[in-house]
Amino acid sequence: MSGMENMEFIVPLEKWYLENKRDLPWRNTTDPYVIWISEVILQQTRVIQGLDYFNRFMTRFPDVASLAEAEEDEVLKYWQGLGYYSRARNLHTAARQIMDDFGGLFPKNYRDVLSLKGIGEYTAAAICSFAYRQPYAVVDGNVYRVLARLFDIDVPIDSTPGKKLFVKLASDLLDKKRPDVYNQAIMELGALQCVPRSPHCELCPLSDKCLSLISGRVEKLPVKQGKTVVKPRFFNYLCISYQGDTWIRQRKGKDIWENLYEFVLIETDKEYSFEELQHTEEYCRIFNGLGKVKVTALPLQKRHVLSHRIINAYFYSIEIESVPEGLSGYIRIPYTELENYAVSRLTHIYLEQRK
DNA sequence: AAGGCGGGGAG
DNA sequence: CTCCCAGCCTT
Repeated sequence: MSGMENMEFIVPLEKWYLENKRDLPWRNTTDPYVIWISEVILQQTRVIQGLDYFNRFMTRFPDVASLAEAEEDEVLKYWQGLGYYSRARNLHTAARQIMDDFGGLFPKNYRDVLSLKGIGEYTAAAICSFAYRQPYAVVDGNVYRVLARLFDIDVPIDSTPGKKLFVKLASDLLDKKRPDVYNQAIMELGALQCVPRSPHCELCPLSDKCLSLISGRVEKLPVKQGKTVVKPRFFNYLCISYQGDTWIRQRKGKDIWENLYEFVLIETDKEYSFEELQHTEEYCRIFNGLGKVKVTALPLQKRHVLSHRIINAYFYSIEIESVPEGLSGYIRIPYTELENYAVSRLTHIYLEQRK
């Protein structure tokens, strides 16, 4: 698109936005730090789900320096329950990157912003347009949907050609004079008006220009080709008690819940009864030499459903009479101190029920 | 290009 | 149930 053809879309879109926008705490600021935190929290996360996290996070970490100086464990604690924990770890890494490489000042150059850990094309465009009014178009899930419908495009949004096409389209359509307002507007339209299912097109400010409304394919767009395969996993947790203490460990490796804490874990390839579990190599190694362990409660079983995993979890409360030898790598803490450690939602739910 | 990464809400 | 949310990183 060239010239001012895009005014046809910009005028009604921005007008609609100014009349319908939600009042959100990260709007009405141009502080790149505030915008950065809000954008990362909102990655793959609904506004309503991230609001409280944002407020708590900003109170504890009001600026880059405070975040950079904190321990990763504490940052994770503030992220507990929100999911996609790499966001919190990357946030922490990037804060230190800003201290080390940019003198503690949030970078203004798009390439520099993009170089920060955890900031991709979307978030870089959001920060640069909202904080500095630079003309970068955001392309998030909302924008894909609005543009696919507006121009009746069935190229899959999760394909390489699709991504290129939508970035080009979004950039052409962008209001270069007010990129901040425009970017907010098109995302808000996707969030409130051009919703995935059953949009009220008769109320849409762009309905008279929407090609998919004419073709009748609104509900079929956008097209996505990827299909997520949900794989089951089996986590057997041993909640061991000894003199009021228990054992936990920080998860390591590139796996779910990296760097969060959890009880003694034996993962199996299928469902195991407690009887079968006791005969596994792992179990015997942990309780080496300890004949007597007492299971004091019925095992709590929970199906923890995620977008790409089903965690079949079994929690066994176990009382012991002497300290097992096979718990190296685990730390021994009073049960009451568990709340100080960042744990997964699954573990948190168990702890709540246990009270 | 494809897979992994969380959790929750809407229909 | 299915879909998807102000995505990014790794392989």
